[in-house]
Parts: sequence; C-alpha cells; structure tokens
Amino acid sequence: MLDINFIKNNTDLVKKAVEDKQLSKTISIDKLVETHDRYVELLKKVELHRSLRNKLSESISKVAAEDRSNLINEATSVKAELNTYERELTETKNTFDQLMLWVPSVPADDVPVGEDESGNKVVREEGSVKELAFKPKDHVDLGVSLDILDLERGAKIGGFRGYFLKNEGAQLEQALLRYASDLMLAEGYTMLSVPWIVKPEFFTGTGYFPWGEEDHYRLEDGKALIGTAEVSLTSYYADEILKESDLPVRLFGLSPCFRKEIGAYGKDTKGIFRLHQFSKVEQVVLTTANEEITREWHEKMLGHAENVLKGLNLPYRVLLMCTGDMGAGQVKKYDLETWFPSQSKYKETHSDSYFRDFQARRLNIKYRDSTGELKYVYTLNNTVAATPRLLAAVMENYQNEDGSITVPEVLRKYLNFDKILPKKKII
RNA sequence: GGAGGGAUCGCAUAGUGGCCUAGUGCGGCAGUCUUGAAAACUGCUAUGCCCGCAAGGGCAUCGUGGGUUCGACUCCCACUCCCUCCGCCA
Repeated sequence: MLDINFIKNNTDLVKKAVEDKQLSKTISIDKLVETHDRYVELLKKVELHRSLRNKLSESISKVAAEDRSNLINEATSVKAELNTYERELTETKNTFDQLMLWVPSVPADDVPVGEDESGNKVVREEGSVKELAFKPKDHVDLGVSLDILDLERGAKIGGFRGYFLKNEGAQLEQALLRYASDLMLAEGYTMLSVPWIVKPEFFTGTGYFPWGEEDHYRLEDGKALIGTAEVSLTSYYADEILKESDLPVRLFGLSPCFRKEIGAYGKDTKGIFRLHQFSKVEQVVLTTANEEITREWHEKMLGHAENVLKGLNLPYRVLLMCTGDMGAGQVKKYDLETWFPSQSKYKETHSDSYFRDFQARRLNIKYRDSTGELKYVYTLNNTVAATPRLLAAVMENYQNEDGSITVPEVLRKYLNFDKILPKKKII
C-alpha cells in the first residue's frame, strides 16, 4: 500500500509504475484519486453533522427533562441528514479502500523497464558449469532409477503435480533444509516454525491478495494455505510498534508451501520443479525506513542465498527482474537461477525482494524512531532453500556416469551415506 | 463438540445510558531537591483522519462489525480472539 498523499502528489510516477508493471487493466489511478476527493468531501459533511449532533446532545443533557422536546426534535432531524451522508461515506470509503489494495509500489530507479521475463537482466554468473563426459540424465530419470522419487504414485495419490520422495531422496531433502537452516542460524537469524493456515488479511497484508488470490488454496473457514512462509513471518509483528533498537528484525522459517499454480498450465509439467506442495526455508528482514539500509539488506540477503548455492557448489546466475516480471508490491527483485545440466539451462530457485513500506502499511508494522516519530518499517524477503526444486538441481549436478548421485560435501554430516546407488529392486 | 468466564490507555485495574473530555496504580519522560543516585514532590504521557501557513479547531477509536437512542465503554445482535472445565485427540 502506498500513502494516498504520496499518490496524489506523484500521480505521474504512480501511473508509470502501473504501466511498467503491466497492471493498467487492474487499477485506474484517476478513479482512485477521484474517489478519494469524493471521500474527503463527504467526510467534511459528516464530521460537521456529527459535531452538531454532539453539541445538541450535550445541550439536552443539561436541560430539565420536560424542556427537552424541541432540542430532541432538532437533533432527530440532524441525525436523519447525518445518516444519509454516513451511508454514502461508508460506501465511498469501501470503494476507496478496495482500490487502494490494487495500487502497486513504485519500482526502484535501477529496475529495468520491461514487459515480461525477456526484460530481465543477467547481473552475473557464478560457479563453473562442468563439462560432463556423458549425457546427463534429468532428475526424473535419476530419481526413478535410484528409487528416490515416485511420480506415478505421486499422481495416483496427490493428482497432477503430486510426488513422493523416497529413500535417500526424502532424506536428502531433509538434509538440504537442515543445511539451509543452519546457515541462517549461523547468520544470527531467529528461527520460527510458522502457521501454515493463515487468515486472509495477512495475504492481503503481504501483497499476495488481491493479485494472487487464485493461486491459493482456500479453506472452508475462509483461511488459506500459505504459498510461502513469508506471509506468516512478515505478518509476525502486524499491528505492533517496534523499538528502533530492535531493528533490523531478522527471521527465518521453514514451512511447506501450497500453490495452485493456476496460470501455469503446461509449464514445467515434468519432474519436481513446479509443484502444488513443497518445502522452503525463507528469510524475512524488517529494517528502519531507510532506502540505503534496505538496499544493503537486499544485497546481504542475496548473499545468504548465494552462500547456500556456493556451499553446494552449484553453478547459478543472478538476475535483476524487470518491472513486468516482478510482483505488484515489490520495489526491486533479484532471482537466482541454478544450473540444470539436463536442460543446459539456469532455472529459478530463489527470489529476493524488497518492498519499502508497502507491506508494513498493509500490515500496520511501525517503529518509533529516535525523534519519537512513528514510521512504517521496511520489509524484505528471500528464499534460502526451496525443495524439491533445489533437490532436483542437486540430483542433476551431482550425478555420475554410472547413474549414481554423490552427496554434496556439506550435506554429509546430516546423512549416513555419501552416495546414492541404483537399487537392485525397485517396487 | 458441550458448559461457563472474559477482551478498557505501554502494563494492571475501575467504570451498568449524559457527571467519561475514560478514573486510579505501575511503568516511561521532564523538572524541583541532591556532590551523584535513590526517595519524595510537581507536570506530562495514545493513534488515525479532516480543516488551517500557523496558532488552533473538529471527527473517530474502550476486541471487530452492525443495531437501538437526541446521546453508548455502558443496552441488543453477529463475529473474532483469550481463559477455565468436560469430551475427543497427534
């Protein structure tokens, strides 16, 4: 959410953001401003009438009961008029509030303008892509022949995009999550196990609603399943006032993530890359309302994600996302794409964003600065490790010619095997 | 799932239709006193919005949303959350 006064004073800037983010069909800034003007106009009328009513009521209370009838008559007519205006005010306010939820944040100056993913910029590539002496298998072939992945039964039980991880595959996934968590603990972040079932207001608060409502599983009581722990983590301090000395707040959490993947029909249908359900270690930081500081944290959090990949020795590249390929609330976003040998392609495994006060306004998270002024915090979030997607990358990059998979060095302390060998019997 | 109790200012509590412009205590801030500190005393102590250059004025907020009333912290309805007990349960 943006400040309405900011929108009114920077109409052109906000309109450009709407266009650059390809959101012209979802929000009209002109209509928003008109609605707010109307709202203020009505508010003035309502407040005037309320003031009048309050004064009359006060007079009535000071007059003997038998002398009240004239005043009560007058107050009754003021009340009738007030009711008319109040009804209209409520309606206008509701319209305005709804419209406000659709206003995107303004991208940072260094974000490239672009319509879609083709406008993204490669910032750098890290790690060397190994030339394999053999034709690499994809993670599905590997997973099946090693009996660590079962997609057929996954589909039988879970439907489309359902999967079972099995044997060493299931263990390797746990090791990855544990490895990622340990890195974040070493960085001094606070670990949280979070609610997976969350009230809708916090999806709105983090900016997933209204834009992404369709991609979420709704429960019969109106709550929804989180698509990322970011929702719970960022909402943790909702409606609270923090001390400046408590900032930056650094949190991470491990949770399952649920996504309908509506709008992704036909995309990544093979393997365990795009799923309805996966696990993710997510990092969230709340900082003071300072552009420099939030940008420093944006880079620092990118570094944490990079360290996960560097530790695993996986080649990856850093992508600066363009306006058309970032979320409505995001101000700047990097994606990390990890190398998948079977496709000779980098594919998205991490996403690192900052929001300024976009989420904090929606969630009402403030802090009192050294001058005593209340300000909204700035929020950021980034993937630490998302699996089975990252697991698939590990499987493919650590495969050997004989079809076995070597366990990455950093994961061995969590496992009692160093290599995953083909099974004699697969059932 | 059943039965009861509750939600008031940072915290704790008072408040059962107009005296609430929400009292009191604690905490916090400032000052007096003191070499310094403590104690004591004095004062201050929320948020959002509207009008205004400002000084200042107005409106709203006692869990949330409706309703009754000239007037609601107080009465009515619905909802949310918390606590106690019973049942069920990893």
